[in-house]
Amino acid sequence: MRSTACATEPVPGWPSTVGGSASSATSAAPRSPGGTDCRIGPAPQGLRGPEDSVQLHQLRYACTIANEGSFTQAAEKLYIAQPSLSVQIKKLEHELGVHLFERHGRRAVATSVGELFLVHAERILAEVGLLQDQMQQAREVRIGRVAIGVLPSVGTGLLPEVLHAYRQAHPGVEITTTEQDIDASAEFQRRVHHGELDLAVVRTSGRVPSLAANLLLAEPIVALLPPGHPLSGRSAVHLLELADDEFVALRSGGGLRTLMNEMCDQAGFTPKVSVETGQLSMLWRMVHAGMGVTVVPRLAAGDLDPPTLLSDGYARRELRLIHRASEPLTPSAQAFRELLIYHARAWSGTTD
Amino acid sequence: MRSTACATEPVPGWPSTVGGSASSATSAAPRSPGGTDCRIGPAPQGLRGPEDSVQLHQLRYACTIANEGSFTQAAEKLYIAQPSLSVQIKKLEHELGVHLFERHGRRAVATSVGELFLVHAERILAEVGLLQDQMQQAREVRIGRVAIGVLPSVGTGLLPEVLHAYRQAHPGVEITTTEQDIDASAEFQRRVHHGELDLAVVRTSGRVPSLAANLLLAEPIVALLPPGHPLSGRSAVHLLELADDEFVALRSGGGLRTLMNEMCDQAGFTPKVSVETGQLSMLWRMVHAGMGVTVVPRLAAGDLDPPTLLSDGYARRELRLIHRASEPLTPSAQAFRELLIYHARAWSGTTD
DNA sequence: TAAAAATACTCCATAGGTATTTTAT
DNA sequence: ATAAAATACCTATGGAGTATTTTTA
Repeated sequence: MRSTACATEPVPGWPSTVGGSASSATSAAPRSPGGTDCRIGPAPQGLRGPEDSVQLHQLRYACTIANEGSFTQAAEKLYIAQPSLSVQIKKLEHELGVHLFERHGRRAVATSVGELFLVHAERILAEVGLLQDQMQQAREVRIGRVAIGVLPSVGTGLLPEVLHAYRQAHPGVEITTTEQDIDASAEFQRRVHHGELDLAVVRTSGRVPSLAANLLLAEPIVALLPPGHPLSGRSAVHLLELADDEFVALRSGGGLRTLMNEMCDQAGFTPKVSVETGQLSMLWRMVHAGMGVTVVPRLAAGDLDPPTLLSDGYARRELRLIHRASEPLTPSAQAFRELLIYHARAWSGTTD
Repeated sequence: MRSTACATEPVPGWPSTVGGSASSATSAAPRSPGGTDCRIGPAPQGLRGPEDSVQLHQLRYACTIANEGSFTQAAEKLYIAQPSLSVQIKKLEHELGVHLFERHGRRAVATSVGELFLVHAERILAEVGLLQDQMQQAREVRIGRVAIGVLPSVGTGLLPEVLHAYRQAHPGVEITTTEQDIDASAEFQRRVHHGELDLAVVRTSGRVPSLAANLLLAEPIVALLPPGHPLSGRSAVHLLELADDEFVALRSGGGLRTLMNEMCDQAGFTPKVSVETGQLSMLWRMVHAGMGVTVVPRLAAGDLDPPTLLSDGYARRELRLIHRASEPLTPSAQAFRELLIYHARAWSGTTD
């Protein structure tokens, strides 16, 4: 078949500019029949634009006729009455302005134009099938995307096992994690609200009405003591007992440093911070090396054992899992949320 | 922002088996709900199968919303009311089982699933646009296919110029010509009737009710005489005057040989055929070489000039242009038919 | 003459409309 | 307070049905 080179290749790779200017086939040209904007007023109903002159069910009908070679048999296969089929095909032919089938009494065969039509129709139907398939896969969390934000302590203490389990369960889902430190909770609230994140684990303070915030876990604050420290071996201490110790601490600005400062404040002393670092693992190393003590939430304690609980009443941290309240989570986010809650609960059980 | 690698590429390339077994999306599986064939009886109307749960206009709506970023603006651009849009999208989401848009008060943005949806939706809409485009081109005879059958005499005497003119006018149309010799007219009638040919030029005898047969041209039979023949130069002769000549003739079985035999029969003599050939051009060469005389329709006389008409009353041939009567011609066939008739008329004018 | 498609009609499901309420900024 | 989306309800287009006629092999 030699067809003149036409524009508009079948599918030359689609620039998936979702929010962009792919409006050629999408948004119809405004074609104003009168001059200024018409088409308002008391319901000129049923005046569809020419853009959906062709309907998907008509494509299916035509393809089935072509495959069956007969209107009657096609109607059977389609579970519709034969006259309905005839009418629909006639309508389709009228709308397109071409005859698609030749009715040879016994056998219906496509015209040459009809054959061209069928090539396209089958491709379109296949695409629609693929679309439905993909949507089902999304529903079943076989494909998808989740964007989550967690505080650094959660990122090191809880997230790895959750991610591992999630990947096992839903290997087709793309996961994006953000571990913010500076001003994390407020920033996460903003980003969840704006839709940049599906879920976030935060130490929430201000209530945001549009966000749903559920308690994920409430954890104790523990003291990290170097080996051989006088208090080492105690299962719990009061924070004030560390008032004279040298402290190692995370750098200012992060949530954990703020937490530490707040607690010492409550305990009634100002910690002597001998050295600061930005990384939790560095903090652990420095404590282990005897450079000082520190206090962190249990989740941020790493594998330093045994953790010494702080017995002060205020020495707890509550983490909340937030998401947009107005909209349901995507299936993949929903699945992640459930898994995260499950693991948080399990973690609490093993440590409390 | 650290994102874990993901599986399941968005669209991993689709096998576009067109004419073959692409029926997965096309012909629905018979899914008999009860056991034997259900779905007949007093109209369980509105129970469409799940295969057109998604409608083209819904795809358009979704894409427009994505482009406009707002239901209200999209509704404006689509020339529909905003509530209608909301309802349709809600329906679509319900049918697919996934949420496509997040309504952020002022701005509607696609969810991650929605973005995947939109990629497919835009491709489908582009395909539909292409389909409509192709159908329009077919309507305008910019693309298409014609299959025509002509007798050999027409193939050499008339078809070339018609083909040339047609190609000029409709360069995108693929033309298939068949020049049958043996039993051509009957065979062409059969093939036109069966839809293998769109048009055929035949010397029709038996009327076939399902075929429309229009007189294309009525031409004289001419005698082809070698240079220096006693009758050469006469504008017309009686066939009987050639009774004693040696004849060159086309091979038996072809229509022109039959025609010659019939005419000589009518004239009351049996031609002395000294040599036979299968090709018209060979026949001309042999006549020119003085190997004998022959009689052929004017169309088959080639450039041998001047042709000597046979003045016998029966010495005419009528050619008819046939096509299926029950179905309209395709635009490309219709155009060919008109051009063929035009040229036949012109040819008759120049020679009569 | 039998089988397929077309025609004539009836019906109701649903897309689309208007009016209004709810929601988020 | 305002703008957008959702909800409620109504209308009527048109797809699908049944009954029947027309056509063709």
